[in-house]
Amino acid sequence: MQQSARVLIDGPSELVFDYMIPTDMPIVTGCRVRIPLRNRDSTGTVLDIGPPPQTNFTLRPISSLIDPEPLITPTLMKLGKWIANYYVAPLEQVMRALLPESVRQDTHSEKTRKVVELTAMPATDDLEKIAKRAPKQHIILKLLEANAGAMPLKDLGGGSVSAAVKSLEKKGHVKLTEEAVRRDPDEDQEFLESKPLQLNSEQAEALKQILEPATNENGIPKPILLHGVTGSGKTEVYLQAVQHALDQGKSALVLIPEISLTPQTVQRFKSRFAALQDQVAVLHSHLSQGERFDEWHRIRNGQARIVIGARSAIFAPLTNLGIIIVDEEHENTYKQETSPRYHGRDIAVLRAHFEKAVVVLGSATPSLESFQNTQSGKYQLIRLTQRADSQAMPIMRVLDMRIEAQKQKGRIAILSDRLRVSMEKKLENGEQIILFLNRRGFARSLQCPPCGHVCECQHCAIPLTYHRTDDRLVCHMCGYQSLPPKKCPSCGDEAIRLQGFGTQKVEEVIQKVFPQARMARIDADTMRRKNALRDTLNKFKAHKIDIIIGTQMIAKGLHFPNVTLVGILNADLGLHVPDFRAGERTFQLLTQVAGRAGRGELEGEVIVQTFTPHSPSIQFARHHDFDGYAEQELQFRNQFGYPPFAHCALLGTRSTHERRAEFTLENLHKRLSKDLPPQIELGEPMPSPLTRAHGQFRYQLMLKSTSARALHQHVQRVLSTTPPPDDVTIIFDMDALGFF
DNA sequence: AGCACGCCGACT
DNA sequence: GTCGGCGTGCTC
Repeated sequence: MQQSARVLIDGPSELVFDYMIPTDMPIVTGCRVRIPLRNRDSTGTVLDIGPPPQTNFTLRPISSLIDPEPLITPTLMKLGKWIANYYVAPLEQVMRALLPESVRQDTHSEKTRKVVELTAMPATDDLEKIAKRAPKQHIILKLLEANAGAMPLKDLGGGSVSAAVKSLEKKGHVKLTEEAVRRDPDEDQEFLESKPLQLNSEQAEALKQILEPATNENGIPKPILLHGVTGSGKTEVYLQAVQHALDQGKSALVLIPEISLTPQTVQRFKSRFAALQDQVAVLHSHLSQGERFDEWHRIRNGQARIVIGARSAIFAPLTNLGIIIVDEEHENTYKQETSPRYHGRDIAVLRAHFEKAVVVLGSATPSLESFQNTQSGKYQLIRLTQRADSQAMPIMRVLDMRIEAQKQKGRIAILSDRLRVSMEKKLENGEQIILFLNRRGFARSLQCPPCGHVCECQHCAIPLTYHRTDDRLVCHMCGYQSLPPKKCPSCGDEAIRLQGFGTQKVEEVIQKVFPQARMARIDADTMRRKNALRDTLNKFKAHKIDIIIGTQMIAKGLHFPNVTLVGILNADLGLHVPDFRAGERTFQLLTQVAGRAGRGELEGEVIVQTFTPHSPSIQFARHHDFDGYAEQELQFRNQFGYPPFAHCALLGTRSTHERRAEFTLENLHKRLSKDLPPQIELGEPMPSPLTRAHGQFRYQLMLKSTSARALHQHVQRVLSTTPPPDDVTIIFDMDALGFF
């Protein structure tokens, strides 16, 4: 019986049709094909192959195969279907995420260059004749002779010598050929091979467990959570685990949160495997289309067996995968913010499962999702509790800014006396300082400076968000609304107000206090220029800068031995955002930022300024107590039914017409509440805290469910039967991490 | 009656 | 996405 193929047609409409497979066409799942569609030609991806379905019309045949090898491996196909289903995204969109655009449309091809090859050196007397009559040809022949008989045309002088080369070719002395050249994103850098470091006993034990992981009954390794304190040498463990996979003839995939912010990690990998340099491929958003094309094909054809990349590299077409590493697994950048809104870490775990590969999730501050999975026995927990250089953890001081606010009556307290004095001392010693500042969020909460009280929702235990347009406090989980209090409900003070200040303001103040200090600001505004971050960090490393003031960007894995003081100016800002993960983020941030202090010979000091010094996130971070933190936070999550004990999703609408965005969401809400599965808790529609971003009005509602399947199935059913009006877009964000 | 235009649904 | 069917409405 002849087989037929289910083909996903390219284009924005989600078209899936069956076609007959011509008998001599070697089609497998994941192939890209040309097919007839009505009276024209189109392209598509083969999703499935099987016996033709019963239809009352005859299937048309596939016209031709686009690529000889399927671009999408069977595992990736499986992964794609899972993603489309789970994240409620059109398969077509998922396929786009799976293949880089330059690979998908075969518009790009290998870059080639012309090479001149010496075929026959003229006899000595001929050569003399040439030297006299055609000196250019003579030079070319001599150059070729000196360079092993072959040189790129460009190195001989490019276009200006083409006439000379042509005439040499005619005479039969040389041959012109084309050679593929790799577009290497790191062409300008040289990597010196680094030798494996001696592991301490904890690291050695961790490596041993990664190499011999516990497996389930199907022989599938249990995912591993590697919890290692900042500076404990996780990267060295990764490097040796990857080496081991290579030794076994397998390939390795390393995900890192954001390449542009962590060039050091890429450098370490490239250096360690410098001897096999062509086997390391790098994938990230800063590659040109051509570079991405080359890296992708080097991976697909097996040349590159180690892939380092950001989130989307989880779809790298490696075969025979031995290990997947997700560095800084708690990072939010692993969540894709456009459809399909997948989580790179979760997909890594799934892909490892499909490929029977080991997956290592590493972090100094694991996400509670991953940690809970170790508690329930789904993951295996490995710990690194000591710094690799046996340095002590830095001392963390928590400063009560309520007292400071009273001292500086009326003015906004930015710099406490304690921090100022400490900064003076460090500057005198010629040591360096990092000042860390939480980005001022778009969602603003009310806090009382004298007592630190923050207005919260009783049902959800998250801060209420102030909406200026209608002067209301709104809960972004359940929709509860109230009027903003005139006086602090806790202490009765009238100074209760919106909190916050930005990096610019801080820079002004610090510059005034330390006019002689050299400082730089690192935030999204100042780092817009390409390489701006790298340049600033290099300057800091060379001690041409004394103080760096920055946002989250500087919390990442940077290593500066001369930094002895880290100041966290407003630890509260991140804490009082309307998000149940606010505490977790603050804990992570404090721990990560503190890890920047004292990584060299000098002892580090961390000063945390806060209006809520007793907040558990701050206290547990101060004592470097992840377990204590996780225990109390998990209890809170459990009590209010938040992840990891349930799945949270956001459903939103966007439109340039406010009424239509609102109406569409209300309509969806009505349809969702019908036949609502009992596991799902449906929130109320409300305006998004970013009410008008990009000229569009946004409305959203929250969904919670103890069953992921019930949630995505229910939403899928409602969305597929409720097409939105023309100028309204619907967004569904499964396992959402924040607002739209 | 003849034709231009635009909407809508089908496309395997 | 893109094509063609068909209804509407205007002109000859």
